[in-house]
Amino acid sequence: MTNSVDAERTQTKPGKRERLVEAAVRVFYEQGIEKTTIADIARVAEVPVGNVYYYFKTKDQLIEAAIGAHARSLDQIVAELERLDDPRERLKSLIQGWVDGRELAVRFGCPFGSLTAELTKRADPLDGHAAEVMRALVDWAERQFAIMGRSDARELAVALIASYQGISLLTNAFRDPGLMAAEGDRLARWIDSL
Amino acid sequence: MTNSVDAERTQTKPGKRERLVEAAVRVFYEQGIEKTTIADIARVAEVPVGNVYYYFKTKDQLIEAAIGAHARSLDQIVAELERLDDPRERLKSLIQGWVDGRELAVRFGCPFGSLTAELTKRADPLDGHAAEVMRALVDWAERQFAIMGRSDARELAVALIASYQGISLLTNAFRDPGLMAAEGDRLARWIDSL
DNA sequence: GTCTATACCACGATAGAC
DNA sequence: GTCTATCGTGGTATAGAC
Repeated sequence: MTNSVDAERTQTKPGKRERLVEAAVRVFYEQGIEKTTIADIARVAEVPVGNVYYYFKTKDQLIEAAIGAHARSLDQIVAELERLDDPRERLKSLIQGWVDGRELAVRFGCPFGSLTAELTKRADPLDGHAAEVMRALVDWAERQFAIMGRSDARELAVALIASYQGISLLTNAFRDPGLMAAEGDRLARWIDSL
Repeated sequence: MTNSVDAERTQTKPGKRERLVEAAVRVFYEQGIEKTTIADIARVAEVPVGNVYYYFKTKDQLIEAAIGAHARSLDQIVAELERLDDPRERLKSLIQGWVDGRELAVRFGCPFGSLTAELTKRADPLDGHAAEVMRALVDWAERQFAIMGRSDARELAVALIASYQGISLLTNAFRDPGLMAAEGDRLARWIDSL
């Protein structure tokens, strides 16, 4: 239940907070933020409802934690891509990852895009945090295009990420994974042509 | 209050139902579906809350009416574009319309895309109705590319609409109308190059 | 730290006077 | 056809026993 380190520090049971964040990420993605209740998240995390408030005082704090999890997730993906030498291969590998996840996109769209879209319709300043994560992705893509010697790297990076966000929405709306696959091929050919 | 025709037919005050639909479209767009209450719509439409239920028995019916309004709106846009002779000019005129509306995109994204995205996260079959409207737009774009002699017309149409949906999301997330303007220019050059 | 019970409020929807 | 008052439900968040 408690590992040796945590037991000595009189901390909470390890994993509980993490389970809540994981559950929040998943349920926000599948149901949307507004439709999910604290009880939904607690159930998926297998934590009693009332206990959630020990870890997160408000629903907004759970949203913020979910954004943080997406940021770490993106860091991991980028670190993996950086192991490739050629910027073209990096970008095409990123695209391949999108295509590989197309069945999820069919059901719920882009995990991070749908979250960002929902957050911009809120009053709280949480949408700014989501935008930062999105910006990190665009910045990374821009760097790859710059290495390729493109002076219009920023514009190309924005266009690439926009294409992914848009095709995620259409794939989701039309429930057709083939759209994502075809657009992935098209974008890969485009990268090679630059 | 009642015009001569309606008075004789013992109908409801003219415009009241229309005002409710208009208000629904606007408030759903600005706040998102889940966050808007019947009271919100009633207030904007300047109709007493309880009276809403005379026109629409459920919130879902208001959503359906809003989708219908978007469909009619799209029909109007397309009819306007059809007055141009060249398919390239039609597509570029469509794009110009998107760029002209960039300040709204900064605040709330694409009026119809954000609605569609939200509806796919619902249980009801309402998302299918939204998808039909989106499909009508893709179909129209496909026809233009086909007239241009492209055998890959469908793929190009999907890519075009996806780019718009995606750049709307980024324009909204980053609060930067310049993104939409730059992407509009890029897409116009792309159309000319085909 | 954990969990139950519950306060409190906002929303969708309805009843029924006018 | 219009409008007020209200019911029932379900949500966030808290109090306080363990």
